[in-house]
Formats: sequence, C-alpha cells, structure tokens
Amino acid sequence: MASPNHRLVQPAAKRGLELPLDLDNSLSQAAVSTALVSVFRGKFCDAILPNRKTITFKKEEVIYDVGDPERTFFFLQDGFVKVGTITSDGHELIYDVRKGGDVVGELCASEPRRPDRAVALEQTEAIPVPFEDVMEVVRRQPDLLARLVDVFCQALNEAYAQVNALAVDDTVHRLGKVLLKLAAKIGQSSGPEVEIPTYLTQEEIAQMVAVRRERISTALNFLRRRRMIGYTNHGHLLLNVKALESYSAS
Amino acid sequence: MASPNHRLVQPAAKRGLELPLDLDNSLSQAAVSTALVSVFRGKFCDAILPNRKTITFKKEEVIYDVGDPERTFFFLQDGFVKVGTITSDGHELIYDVRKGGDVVGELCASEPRRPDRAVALEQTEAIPVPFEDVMEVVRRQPDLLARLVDVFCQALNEAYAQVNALAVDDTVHRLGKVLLKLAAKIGQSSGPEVEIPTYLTQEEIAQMVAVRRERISTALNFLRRRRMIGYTNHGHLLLNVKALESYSAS
DNA sequence: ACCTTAGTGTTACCGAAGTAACAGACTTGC
DNA sequence: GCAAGTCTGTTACTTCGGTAACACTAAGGT
Repeated sequence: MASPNHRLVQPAAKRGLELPLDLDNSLSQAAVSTALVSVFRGKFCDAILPNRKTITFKKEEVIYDVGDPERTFFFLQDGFVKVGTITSDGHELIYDVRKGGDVVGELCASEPRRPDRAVALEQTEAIPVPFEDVMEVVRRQPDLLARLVDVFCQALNEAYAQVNALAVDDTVHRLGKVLLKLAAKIGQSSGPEVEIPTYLTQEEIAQMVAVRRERISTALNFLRRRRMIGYTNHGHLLLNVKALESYSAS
Repeated sequence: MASPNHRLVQPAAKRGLELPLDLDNSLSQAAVSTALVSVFRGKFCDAILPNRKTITFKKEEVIYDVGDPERTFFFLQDGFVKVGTITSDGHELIYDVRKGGDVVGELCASEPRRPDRAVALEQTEAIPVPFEDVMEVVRRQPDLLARLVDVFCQALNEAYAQVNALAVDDTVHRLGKVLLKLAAKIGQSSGPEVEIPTYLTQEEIAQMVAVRRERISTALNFLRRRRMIGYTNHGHLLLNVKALESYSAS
C-alpha cells in the first residue's frame, strides 16, 4: 500500500555497508545533464505542440499500456518515464527510461496495438499527439524529417545494444551498462559523480537488467564495495561514471 | 576451405534420425511467401532507384561491416542477407535476415560509424543509396514518409521482441521463435510446410538464438523428433509452422 | 583413393543464474 | 506504539547453458 518509493534514505547505508561517495554537494545539480540530445526539442515542439493540452501523470501512473489501440506519441515536457512491456510470463521488463524533452510511444507507428507500455517514475507532464499529426507536420516541414528518423534510429541502436548485452554479458556487466545508460539519459552531475534523480527500486533495476531482484541486490553491493556507485542522502544512486565505464569495457 | 555451405544433403537424415516431413513437393515453391510486406517495394523503388547501379555480392561476401563510416542504405533486389554484429568477445551475433525487396543498412542514419554488419547468405543484388539521397527523396515525395517510418518501426519492434525472448525464453523456445521469424521473412510455402530457401549452418542459427552451437544441435533434433521441423532433400529447413507456433506460445 | 576441412552429434563437468525461503529495516496507517 | 506492507540482504538448492573434448559424416582437392 501507499507508494513503495517513499523511502528516502539509502537502503543499506543504514547498517554496515556505508561507503559514502562524497555526497553533500548533491544539491549542486546544475542540470548539466545528458550527452544524448533530447531529439524533439526546439523546432519540433514549436511546430507541433502549440495549442495542445498537457496531461499530468502522477508517479506510477500508466501513460499508455500494452494492447492500447490509439496511435499517439507523447511529448514529455517534464518528469521521468519508464518504457517497457509485460512479458509472456507476466513479469515487467523495462527497455528504456526517458525524461522531459523526449518522446515516448513511437512504437505505435507500425502496429495497430501497442506492444509496449510507459509508466511515470515521477510526476510527469506530457502532451499527446496523434501519430498522423506528427506525420503531417513532418510532411509540411521536411527539415523535421531528420529528427523523426533520429528518434527511431537511436531507439533501434539502443535495442540492439541490449540484445548484445543479453547475449554476452553477465549480470554485473549488464548492470554496469544499465547504470551508465541511466547516467547518460537522466543523470545530473553532482560533483565528480552523476546522480540518478529518481528513486529506483531493486525490482525496477532488475527489470532493466533482465535478471531476478536478488542478483541486483548482490551486484549493487559488489559495485558499491568497489566504490563505483553510492547513494545520495535521498536514496538516489550516485554513479562514478569513469570507474563504471572502465569496468564495463572489461 | 571452399564455402562450408556446399553441403547439399540434410545433415542427420543420413543416419538414423530421418523423419521425412513429406518433402518431394519442395519444388512447388510458388514464391507465395511472407506475411511481412517488403516495405520499400513499389513507389519507393520507382522514385529512388532508377539510374543507379546494382552491385552483386557473392555468398559470404560482406555488404557493409561494423565501423564503416559511409552512410548508405542498400536496397536488396534479390538474394538473402544476414544482419548482425560482432560482439565485444569477438563472436558473431545475427539480428535479422532479409531478402530481395527489403532494405539493409538503415542503422547508419544516426551513427557516424556503423554498429552492425550485413553479409550475403546467397548471391545477392543490391543497390547502394546514400542516406542523404533517401532523405531527399522522402522530402520531395512526402507520401513515402510512412514507408520510411515503417522500416524503422518494424525493425524496432523486432529488436524488442528479441529482448523479450532473451529475457524469458529458454533455448528451445527461442529457437522456435527464430525459425518462425525466418519462415515469415524468407520462407516459401512447400506443400503444408514452409521451406527456408537457403542453407543455414547450426553455427549461424546459434548466432541468431544467441546460444552455443551445441545447444542448437540438440534443440533442432528435439524439434525434429516432435515433427515440428524437417529437411528438404537439399538440406534446407522445412518448418511445420502451425506446430511451431503452438509450441512457442507455451 | 586419400587427406583436409567443415559441419554435426554427444558427453562429462562447471559455473552463473533462477527458486524459495526468510530475516531485518523502514514507512504508513491505525 | 503497533501491525501491515514494502524493500533489501542473504543463503541453500536446482537447473540451464557454457566449456571442452571427441567421434563421425560429407565434400572437395590432389
């Protein structure tokens, strides 16, 4: 009952495993952020978003779900969203995490029913736009074509990267890659570390890495003992990106 | 030495495991083929392909490789191609198989260097088109936009389907799905069965399923004993699609 | 006909990850 | 303050798949 993520202290730092990664400047979140440009910002928004209304989704609220028939993109204005699906055995699987400035729901372009779902990780503002409207705007303003293609192409690249990881990496390496992807997509620099500005349960991380939650517990502590990760005093992950990169490469 | 796929007889049917799945009408390959429409056929070809020259790739020949910097789509006119990559541990991984009428190389749209590679499974005719030319044609003929989007969106859907399979299925179920995908993409109906009209080694199938070759040997024989697959007298796979579908669903 | 090479079938062994079960920590509601 | 619920940490057991090794078949070249 009640949202499970109300937890505000770092999980294990409370008993014996605390290895503080100089936090304290975790408030200097200068919103420096992401290498990946939020592809739909700028011109695209100017062209397509005026005169449309924003919807607010509360934490944990489903933005669209597997099987939905309506073909709409959602232009995220603010917040964090997880994109994934429910597997045939009933478990959730998370493909990606996106934030304000990104789009979600692009998979509806070629399927009559959505194969995926998106759920807000924090309160999120999003503007729904029918797929046909998106197409029409691109037809009228051909300079936007490159951005549309980019949305799909980057998603495709990431999906293949996940296939690679699932095919060759063990749990800890996959976890490392997931954390680095989170850093690139929604991270905020916090001193020498990068903070993940939303609380993720081990269960959710397990759904991104595609292993059981128990493995994630062990793997997170493994990385923490090696000082590759830590927690802010709000329970958010703090990543030592350099260290994770050199570990993940090996 | 010499191409390894010169083998023309079905592997194990030669000694004790033969379970012929009524072949003999394997010549009635009416090219009925695929549920998936070859998206770029028709208008797109008319608009973009005239006055370009076709390149012929021999069996096993690399069409483009990981790391290549040139941004070109290849419009396949004829033949079969495997699309995949070389993983960090040096093994090959196959994402997809495509045939005449399909495009390959679309991943170059957003990356300066290709993350993937394409290799001819049989002699293949392909027309290279610089990515910018593709974009220009779409800008000039906006009715082609939907087709371009479809290419990416279908690839994305399939990539996520692979992630799902890797996350939840065991070897035999993944093999079943790979075979069904092959049937849908390049299969030719042959009586009540569907034939895969190119010879695939167990090693190649293993690269599609992302397991060791030995597992594929066992799994293929498992499916063969259950009469879900068989071989033509040319050594090509013959699939009992109905049976495979009901098995893969479970 | 012989040798080489590629491909397939199979086994014994080992390691990584799933399963199940439970205890401790913290939150929330009563 | 107490009970219920969620989340995390950990361990014993099992299962699946990777590893290594090897025999056997077929094809091609000489």
